[in-house]
Amino acid sequence: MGTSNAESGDKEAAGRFDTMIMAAVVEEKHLKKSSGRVDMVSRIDLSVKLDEDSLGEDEEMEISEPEEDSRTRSDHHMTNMKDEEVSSPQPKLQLGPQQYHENRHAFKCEVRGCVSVFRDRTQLVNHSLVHRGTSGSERSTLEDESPPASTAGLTASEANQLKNELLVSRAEITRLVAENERFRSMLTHLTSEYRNLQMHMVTSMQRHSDTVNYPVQSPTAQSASVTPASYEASLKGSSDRDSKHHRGSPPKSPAREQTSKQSSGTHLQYDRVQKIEDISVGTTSRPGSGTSSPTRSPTARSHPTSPSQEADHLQERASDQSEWQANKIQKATHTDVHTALPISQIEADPIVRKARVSVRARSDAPTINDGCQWRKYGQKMAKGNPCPRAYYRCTVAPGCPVRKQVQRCADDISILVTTYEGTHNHPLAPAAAVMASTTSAAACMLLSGSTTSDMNHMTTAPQFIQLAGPQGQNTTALPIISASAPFPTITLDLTSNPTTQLSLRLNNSSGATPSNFQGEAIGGVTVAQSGGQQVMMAPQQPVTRSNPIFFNNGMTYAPMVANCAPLSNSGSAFASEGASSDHQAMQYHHPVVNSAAGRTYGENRQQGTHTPANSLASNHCSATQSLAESVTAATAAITSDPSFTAALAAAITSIISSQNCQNTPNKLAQMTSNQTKEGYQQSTSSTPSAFTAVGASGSLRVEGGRVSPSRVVPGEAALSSILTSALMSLNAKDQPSNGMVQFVKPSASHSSLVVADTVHP
DNA sequence: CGTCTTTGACCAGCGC
DNA sequence: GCGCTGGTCAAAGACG
Repeated sequence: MGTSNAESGDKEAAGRFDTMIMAAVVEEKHLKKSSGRVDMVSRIDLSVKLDEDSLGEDEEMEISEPEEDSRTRSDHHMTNMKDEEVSSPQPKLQLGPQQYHENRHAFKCEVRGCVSVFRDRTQLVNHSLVHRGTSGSERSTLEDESPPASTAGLTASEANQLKNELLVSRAEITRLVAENERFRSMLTHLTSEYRNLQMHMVTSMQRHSDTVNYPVQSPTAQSASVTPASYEASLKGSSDRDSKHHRGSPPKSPAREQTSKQSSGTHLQYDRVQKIEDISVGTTSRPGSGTSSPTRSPTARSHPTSPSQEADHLQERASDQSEWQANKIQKATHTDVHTALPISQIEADPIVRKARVSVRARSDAPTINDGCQWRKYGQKMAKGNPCPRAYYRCTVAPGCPVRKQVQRCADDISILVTTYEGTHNHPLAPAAAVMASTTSAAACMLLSGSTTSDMNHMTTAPQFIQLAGPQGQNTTALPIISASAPFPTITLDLTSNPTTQLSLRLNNSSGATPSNFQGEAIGGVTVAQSGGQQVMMAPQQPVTRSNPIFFNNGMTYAPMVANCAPLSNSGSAFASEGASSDHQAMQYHHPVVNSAAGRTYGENRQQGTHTPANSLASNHCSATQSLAESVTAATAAITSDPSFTAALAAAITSIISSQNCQNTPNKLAQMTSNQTKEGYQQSTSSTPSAFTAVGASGSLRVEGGRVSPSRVVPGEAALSSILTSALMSLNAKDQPSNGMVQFVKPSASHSSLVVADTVHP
């Protein structure tokens, strides 16, 4: 109604508002179209002296009145400056605020001595004329105190208007601030919930992928890794994925483009994986990095159209940073898109993919034999090391994301540092599975933080000081976790002096042929003291070709079981192997990394040759003791020796106590279970039981090649994996193990199991 | 001739 | 923005 007038009044009065004296003019404009309420006097001018600072709340409220009142008043405000300037010389009644009180439908004159109340504006106007004519002094007094609005260049109505607007603005600002605060808290809440949800989802995906797709699994299990729903979902818009993927990719050279086209078919699965991830995770590209996230197109993020969408949008933006990190990991995971990547755990498990396990081992060979088939795809001179770093890719299955880097130690070139990254997406031979499970366990320990916590203990543990061994200057018995590395890396040093380690060795050597090994083997485990530590070893068991990978710091490792000459189809879960007692030192300092794995995997490209030693060793693969007895003896040894038991319990307890990651254990437990199930399901001849280690808060039971945590906790699961790995090395049916199994370093101060290759005297 | 290794180039991330 | 570095690619060469 009076909006335009008010606006024009604002403009004109803008420069005059600095005065503390405000004039309020109540005007009764003669409205031509009005009902003719004001006929005789077209306007009532009320000069008001208002000290802004002293303006009471009541007055403010009174000014910014209820609607009806405002409307009534707005009738007075109908006049603007122009109107006033051109106003007729009609007399004005200027009253102070106290002189004129408008109470809804009543107007009360508050001029001193006057208590008239009017219900009609006309009456009021008439009355004002009376005052104007009779109380000039009053007015003059008022005007002295309050200069006429005209003199200030600001009409009272304008001032009042401005005042109202100011107050309204203040109220609005206050409201907006409160609203902003509310939105902020809402955003925080949503962000928090989003993160929780994201973590939950990642965890779920990990569980799912681990359940269906752990490395050691049957093709059936692998195919089962793609649920119908996910597969169907992935099928939808897979073409979109393709286009998006390539659209977002950085420009490629023609040759690379051709390569991409050629491999586009094989990209399908990979793209499906990406699609699933995008659907479930809702990943977004990193702000400002157009090419860093090839999977996101600029149009991928739609503008929110509803409040809920907007909220989602906000939270999406809020979590961009974290998502970008995830994208980075995903990108690393998907870097190799030249071959199809079956939907696997790797795709959905960026954390595990991200973690790296570095193994230090002494070797003269270019690489250690870990049972896998590798193809070298690059070599670089790394900073700070004169020895080049070689990059290998697992070629057991096309699209396997596992990489490894091999580089010799700058300080001691006899030490080979192999860094594994990723998890195989294909079934693995026992030999490779052992390494895979071990690295996975190490990664788990790394990610769970148990190793980190353990390190504190380990660093003060005398045993570990000893473990540093003669090569201690170059090695450490501790898992080295690199915090500065872009990827969390755990380094497992296998170069320590074996004589300081306690090894539990479950050997299955016998003179029996493989075919009859199963039933005739006799087990034997002795417990000896070595350097103040207990060494459990199987007597009279020559170490054949042990190319053990020693995880002195918490990871147990059974070496390349595939290296042993394959036994016949004995069905035995436990391969036997002779042992050469003289090889001990050599085993440690010169682990035979080249193995006969090629026998099993004839197509292995990057695998060592079957050395004469290995051949000789394979000839010694004879079982002399049953696993059952070995296990029994081991159990007896564990339980009979209080200190050992205590140490083992302490170690397990320490592991179990490290429950930093609640989900990883399930994963490991599952993977352990899967490993055992899939990889060794034929090992039905396993002895009934092995040993049970009871910790303070949980127990692990190793039975017949299966480690089944009674209660899944992170450390326990890791331990489970470790023990399973060890058993696997025994159980390798057609790739007899060297019989090296356990390596439990008794240490009450840390949680690590120490893998050691026991030297037979 | 096929497979694998070598090696220079390329790319992306990161720090300054 | 630039340079460094790590990681990867792919052509070319080596090898069996």
